[in-house]
Formats: sequence, structure tokens, C-alpha cells
Amino acid sequence: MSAIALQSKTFTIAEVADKTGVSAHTLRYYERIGLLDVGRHTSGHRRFTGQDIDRVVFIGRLRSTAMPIREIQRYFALVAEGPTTEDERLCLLQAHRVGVRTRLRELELALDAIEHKIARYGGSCAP
Amino acid sequence: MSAIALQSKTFTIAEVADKTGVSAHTLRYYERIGLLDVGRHTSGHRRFTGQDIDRVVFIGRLRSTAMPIREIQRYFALVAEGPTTEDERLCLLQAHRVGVRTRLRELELALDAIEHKIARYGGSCAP
DNA sequence: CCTTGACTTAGAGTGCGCTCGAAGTTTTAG
DNA sequence: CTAAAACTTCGAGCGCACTCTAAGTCAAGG
Repeated sequence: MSAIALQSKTFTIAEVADKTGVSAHTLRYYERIGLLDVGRHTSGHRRFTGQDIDRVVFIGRLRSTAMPIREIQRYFALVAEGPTTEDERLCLLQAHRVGVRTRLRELELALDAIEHKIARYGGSCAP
Repeated sequence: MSAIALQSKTFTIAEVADKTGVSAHTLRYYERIGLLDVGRHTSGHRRFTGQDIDRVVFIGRLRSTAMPIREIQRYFALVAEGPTTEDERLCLLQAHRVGVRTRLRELELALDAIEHKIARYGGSCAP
């Protein structure tokens, strides 16, 4: 009886675009370049699983922290290679984290400088 | 006697590139698109003043906080129009500041999410 | 004086990350 | 059954911010 309800729910590309804010065009693009590997209905239409959506969200986080597409490709290539690559993936993410932290600090510094300029008055060109 | 030492020191494009970390190519590009207005020696070679360098540094701060070139062009067009535009410039910088603060927060959130993933382990694709 | 290297301009080329268009199939609403 | 909307692939196009090339001029050291 209690056959597990696998095959749970899947979503069309439009639904995923809607849920994630990533356009259908971009989702297809991500698949083309190897960031996603989405299953198909018999018709050929994509069927996104919950996992696929999680991955889209994760890609969004990497992109919003300015990880280059190349590196994201590398990351998911490692994922595709299986669990033996976990160390390397971890390493990649940690390196990224360091970079992001650095940029965060630089951003704060530049913002401070701009705010000083704002405070001192709106114009001219003194630093 | 105490004639003020105006005409103080000027710098070649290579010196400015060196001081600021902005390439000579990029400095010429910035001038072309109206971000800089650099004087010339009789030979035609650019002579950067201290003010010019300050401006280059300020452009760097705006760029490093991802202000689009278009907006920087707008800013310096206002500067060129004179002091009557100070309010508008201030407004532009303040709007930018708000944007940067927002991005800063988003960046921190995305970084948190990535760090959670790192903490939980290196791989898989759960969010 | 002569060479070496830095400078000039105008315009073309590059890399990134999408974004769009065309032509055709499939699904869905009426 | 039909029309409209949504999907497919493939390839081309775009906007941004540089970055480089070519062809020529200028400047400083030996």
C-alpha cells in the first residue's frame, strides 16, 4: 500500500520562472551551459522538480554574489561527477566566500567615502 | 613676491595609471565619454592635475559600487554645468547610496545562505 | 643625431551574461 | 474542432565596460 509518493510534483518552465524570478529564456540558457539538467515530459517540454528549483535558487545566490558563470559551471560539473568531489566543491565555495567577504569590505569602504562626500556637500571634485 | 605656486604639479597618463590603478586605455576612454576633461601640453600629451587624479579616484569609488557609466556621465555633466546643480548631484549620490546599502544587505543574505550550505557540507543541491 | 619608448587619435574587437527571434510542435480553453 | 497560448531548438543579437590595434607624433637618454 504505502507506496511512496515519489514522482511528486513537477513544474513547467513558466512556473519556475514565476517562482524564482529567473526568466524562461535564462533557465533554458542555464540548462544549455550545463548549470541545470532538467527532465522532459514525453512531449519534450521541461519538467522541473523541486530539486531543480532549489538549484535555480542556489545559482541565483551564487550569481548575486557575482560568482562568474564559469565557476558555477565548474561547481555543477563537480556535482555531476558525484560525491567524491565534495572536498573540491567545499573548497570552491569557501574560496568564493572569502572573495565575497573582501568585496563586501571594499564596498563598505567606497560607500563610506561617498557618504563623506555627501556629508561635506554635494559637489565639486575633491576626494 | 609670494606668487601662489599654481600650475603646481602635473602628471602623465602613465603616472596616473600607476597611481590609481586605472589603465591608460581606460583613462582615455573615460575622457572620451566625458568623465574627465584633461588639459594638454603643447605637444598634445595629456597633463593630469591633482584634481584630475582626485576625480579618477572618485570615479573608481562610484564604479566599485557599481554605479553605471551612464549615471557617472550624468553626475559629471552636472558638475560641468556649475554650482547650481549641486542639489541634483547630492540627490543622485544619495539615491546611489540607498541602492548600495540595499545591495550590501542582499549580498550579506546570499553570503549567509552560502555559508549555511558550506556548514551543512560541501555538496548536493538542497537549498 | 638617433633610437627607444611613451604618447596621440580613431575606430574596431572582446568577454560576459543574458535576451531575443524564427520556425515549428504541443497544450489548453472555448 | 479550432484558435491561442505555451512550449521546443538553434542561432543570432545586445548592452556594458572596457581593451586593443594601427598609424603616426613626441620626448629623453646615450
